[in-house]
Amino acid sequence: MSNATDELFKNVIAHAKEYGFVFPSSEIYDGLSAVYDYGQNGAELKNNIKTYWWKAMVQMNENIVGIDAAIFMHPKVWKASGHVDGFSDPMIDNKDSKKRYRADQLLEDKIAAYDEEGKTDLAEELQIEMDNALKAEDLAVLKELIIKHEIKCPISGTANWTDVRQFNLMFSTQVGAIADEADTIYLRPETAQGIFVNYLNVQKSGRMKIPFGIAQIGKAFRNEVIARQFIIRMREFEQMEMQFFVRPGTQKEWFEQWKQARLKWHLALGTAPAKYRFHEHTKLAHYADAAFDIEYEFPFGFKEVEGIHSRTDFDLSQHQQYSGKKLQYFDPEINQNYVPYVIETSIGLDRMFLLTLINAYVEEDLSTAEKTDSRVVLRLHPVLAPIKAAIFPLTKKDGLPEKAREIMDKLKLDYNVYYEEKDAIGKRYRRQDAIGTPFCITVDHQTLEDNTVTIRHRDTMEQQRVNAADLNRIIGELVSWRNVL
RNA sequence: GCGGAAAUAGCUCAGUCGGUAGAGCAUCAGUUUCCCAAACUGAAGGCCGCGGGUUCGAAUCCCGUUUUCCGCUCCA
Repeated sequence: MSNATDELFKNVIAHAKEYGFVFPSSEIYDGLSAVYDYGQNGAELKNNIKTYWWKAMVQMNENIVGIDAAIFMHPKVWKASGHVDGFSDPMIDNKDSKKRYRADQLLEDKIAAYDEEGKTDLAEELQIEMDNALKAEDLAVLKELIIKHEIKCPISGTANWTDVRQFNLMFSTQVGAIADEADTIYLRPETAQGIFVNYLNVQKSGRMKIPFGIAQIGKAFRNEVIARQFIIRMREFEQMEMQFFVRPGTQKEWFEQWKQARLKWHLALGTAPAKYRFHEHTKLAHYADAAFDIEYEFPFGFKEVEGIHSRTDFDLSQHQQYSGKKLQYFDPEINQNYVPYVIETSIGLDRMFLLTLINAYVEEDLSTAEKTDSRVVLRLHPVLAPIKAAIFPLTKKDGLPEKAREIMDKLKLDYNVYYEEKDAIGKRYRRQDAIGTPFCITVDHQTLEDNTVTIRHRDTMEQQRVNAADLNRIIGELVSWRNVL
């Protein structure tokens, strides 16, 4: 990271806190690692991003419906999805090479080596000891075995190991008053499974015909070993995702279609196309047959914002197997029953929020020959701005405040608006620039005579005089979702 | 998790040799002005991240810890 971009990122974080967008969680108690709260302006911005996504995905597509599944799910869901096994491996680090290995993998390799050397009895003995230790989840014994059999790190060649630790990325808690192992449940590590387990409910009750999609916005939780870079990776985060169910064999074309549709959604907000790129996964997850990320160029490099994955029939097949319920679709067009294939689009809401903030943040030099001047302005798209318009009386006397409030009362039914009479008008404009308010409406002495006001535009700083009676319509057009959908 | 750096007012930061905690901006109240950071007067705001130690005395030195940032690592 260069100094300039480093500086920019720091400034954006400071700005986010100073102007009520993002606060560290429980800050008066020193904060909680990798957990953040959204402030008064952040909550508005985040809600607007959600609305934009929901409108674009659910309302604009008659074959996509939205649900809201619970965070708690039956423990077997995570068995079926592969999260229980895939997320809880015994890991060990070599202190010299700083490489991390699965402890059971190291032992398996050693057993294979013994077999090759013809030491079959040693191999057999180790296999039994390892199996017992894994079954008993005795991590100390696993380490003893690694030491006893002089297993060395293939990179550093040393046996300087840390203790064996269990890494489980899922948070667990208990259901019911009495803590019993059988009652252990997990906080969902992804929202997707809430859609898959409801596939049949939605398909039947909504009389959905393939191809169709189910969308959802919700929180997910991962106990990340390390979580950093502000809100890029949090332990509690929010996803907006849509699972699109298609006929097997058609997944490639739908995958391509959703890739383009999702990029279009991002670009409609006015972000420079050069800031975005696709990144293809070369190493695919166990469930996928194609995977692309949409990446945005953050100050610290290109980072994944959204994933578009072709998940095959993996999830529904797994749930079919574990639940014993048929999760199939009868396709009258080809007169066949099948488990649908799935294209997933999954966007990290918090990352989208940060992207939006960083992309909008501009430090402008307004210096003239006479004086140096500058401002910080959030060039948010008007549809996303936390506050759509601010209303200012030019002075706080001569009946201007009363007139301004009267105008504001007519606008606040439809838009989030803000009133302020303190400080000079220029200062009030700058304050709104800092939180991205696209329009400032100023009531002056002329307003009292002919009912006209000025609208000052955030980006150009230019003003236009309009009739106050037209404000609702004018603001409405400027902040309409039609401008992006 | 390993290594490095940092933590002082809402924000950005200063704080000398260890000797009673400071600035700019922001905030609040008032006066005045009125279309792009005006001025003036006043006020509020601090467990110097937290805990321990050394010392007559610690923001300052030492140890631990928490949080954040950077690099590595991890991210089905």
